Amino acid sequence: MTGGAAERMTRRPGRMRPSSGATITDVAQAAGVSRATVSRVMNGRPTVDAAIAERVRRVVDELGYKPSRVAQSLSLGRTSTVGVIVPDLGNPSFQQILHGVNRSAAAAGYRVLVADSAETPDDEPALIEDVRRRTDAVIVCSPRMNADTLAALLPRVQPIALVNRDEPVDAPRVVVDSGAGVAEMCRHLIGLGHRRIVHLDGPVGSNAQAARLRGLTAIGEEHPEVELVRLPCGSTIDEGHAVFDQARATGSTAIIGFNDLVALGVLEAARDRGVRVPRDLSVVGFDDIPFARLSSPALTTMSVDLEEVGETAWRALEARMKGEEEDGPRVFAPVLVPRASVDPVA
Amino acid sequence: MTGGAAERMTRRPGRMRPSSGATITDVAQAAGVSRATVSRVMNGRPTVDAAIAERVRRVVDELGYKPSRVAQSLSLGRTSTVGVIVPDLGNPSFQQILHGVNRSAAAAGYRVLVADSAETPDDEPALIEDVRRRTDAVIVCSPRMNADTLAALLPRVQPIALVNRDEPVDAPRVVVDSGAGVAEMCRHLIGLGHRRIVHLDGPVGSNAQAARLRGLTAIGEEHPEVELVRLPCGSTIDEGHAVFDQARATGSTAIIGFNDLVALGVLEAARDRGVRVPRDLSVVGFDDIPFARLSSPALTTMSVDLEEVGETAWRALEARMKGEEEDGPRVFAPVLVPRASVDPVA
DNA sequence: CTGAAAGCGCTTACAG
DNA sequence: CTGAAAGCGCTTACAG
Repeated sequence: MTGGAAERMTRRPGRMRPSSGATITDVAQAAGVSRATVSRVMNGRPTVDAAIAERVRRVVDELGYKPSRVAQSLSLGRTSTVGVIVPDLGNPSFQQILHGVNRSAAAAGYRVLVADSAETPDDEPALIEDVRRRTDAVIVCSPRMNADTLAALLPRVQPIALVNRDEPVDAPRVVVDSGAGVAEMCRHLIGLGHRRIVHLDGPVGSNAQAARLRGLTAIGEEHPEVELVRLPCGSTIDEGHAVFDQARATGSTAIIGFNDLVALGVLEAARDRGVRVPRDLSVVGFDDIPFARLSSPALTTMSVDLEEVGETAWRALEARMKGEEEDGPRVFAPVLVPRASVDPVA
Repeated sequence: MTGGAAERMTRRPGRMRPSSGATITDVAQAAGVSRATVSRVMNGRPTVDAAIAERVRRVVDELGYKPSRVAQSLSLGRTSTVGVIVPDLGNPSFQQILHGVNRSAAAAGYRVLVADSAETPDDEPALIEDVRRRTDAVIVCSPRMNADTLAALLPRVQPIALVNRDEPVDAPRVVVDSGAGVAEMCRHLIGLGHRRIVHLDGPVGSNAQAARLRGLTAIGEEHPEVELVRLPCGSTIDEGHAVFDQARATGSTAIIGFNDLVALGVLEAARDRGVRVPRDLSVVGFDDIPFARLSSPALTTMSVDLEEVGETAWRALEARMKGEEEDGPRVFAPVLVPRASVDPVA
């Protein structure tokens, strides 16, 4: 008991607590008990005398006392907060994953701290470390940094879970099998008679992009009669829009966007140019974001439930925090959703 | 200096720090200096002897020491974290606002903690208080709780900024002028000859919905010759889809969705029913989410830059934290974006 | 059932 | 320039 409220007030400037700002010491003094007892009452320990507990609760109400989570975190050694780091908060795919993580983390009593690396791989390690220092664990979505950097980072930020990064590292992973997905999409298009298909590549170094390459290579071997073209593009509507003329110039009858955003950009560009989809050109995406079914024409795409991916990432992380053993990456196989943006080739 | 690392390890179970887990005490011991000196070096205070500082830095690197943000927060009395509370993380409008807040908060050295009230007004106050206790301040988007509850909550969670809630309370506010927006949209439709228009209402109790009512009332007085119908709906694609038949049954020539999601749901339902938009029916939305321009037909809507709303909310909150005075709510006037989903009435 | 004390990992006025 | 000490606001083994 080293100082009353007034004395404390003047000690440090710039306190950022609510104006009520009562501390456990204030409550203890007002109720005439020790801080330990207040703590016990606040935490519902049954060993407190009923009358005393009641008195403490009354004082708590009067003073509007709320325990400081920061102090609790320091004392307990955990924050009940988890970090989610994504390359771009403006990307609906990451928004869905975030939503899924938040839902399940909240159900488990955790809050979510978000961070956005703005698609800057060099900033990722420092960002992840910073977020990790404020939280009990982190979920990192689609990190763009290279394998060595990631490997060096991991031990510094455990526990960590990885989404869409499937190198065999010491961390639980949930991955969308993009390679199998793009292969299935190709088979669908080939089955409809397409013989020249252009794939709009995603961000360089992204895990999904590497997986696509593997899928495309497999299809190339499976179907030597089919010409698979690749074009550098990206992951946004605008990038899809910008690459349209180039894609068109390949003479392909079908365009596979790296994701739905890219495909939607392509659709928009096609409309601008008077190219009729799917009559003149088939266009497909990847992810099945909520708007894929609303585009004109409705977009054929590979569907993966990204909210569930987020929930799964949380569960994997939670298991890790409890010290449970891994049993390999959790793989989501995308499923084909045929809609109206694809026509057979005569 | 009360214990070495080994001793500490056994004191409490369940530490959630990275395995490196060095503390300032470990560094101080290894470098043969006091913790104060380590702290000074870490914080770049220029008063430390160069040789000593260098020695400390070397030890820091060797041990992989990173200061605990939790301990810093407790000591400094601030977390450099701001909370953002939204009714639904799955709603693109809130995602955009979140994105804007995150961008500007990050630039100012703050991290963002998100929370989702799952459109449950009763849970909002407790949620906001909880988030506030982990952060230095909060931004609350479109709170659904009633005015009295909000008024009672505010003093407990200062500093707080409000988005889309324009009661004159003691908190900086940034609001979208939905009333003026819907009025402008109505005038646009009326100018094109529409005489019976149905408005699909948003969530009961939402600020935007109340503002819409005021706008619709004003239009009703301005244009007694026009029939304005209202239908309870909501704020999601599915709710827009579900209310379509009812809206159609009103015999209106134009439907105003509470937001773009609702309007997109309406568009989808129209397609399902074989109703041609805009030929048979005009449909408009509100917000101009990124997908509004990509729908079929492209959606006429009222545009508001929600990322900028988020950025503005952050700046308003930042000003408040610095103790600056308010000069009234910051109002965003939505602007009409005519696209392809509206036709004149013959 | 209750309290004094130590501890969580930092920061910073204060004294040298 | 540097360190001992006090403090941030909690929790909990320990002793009574």
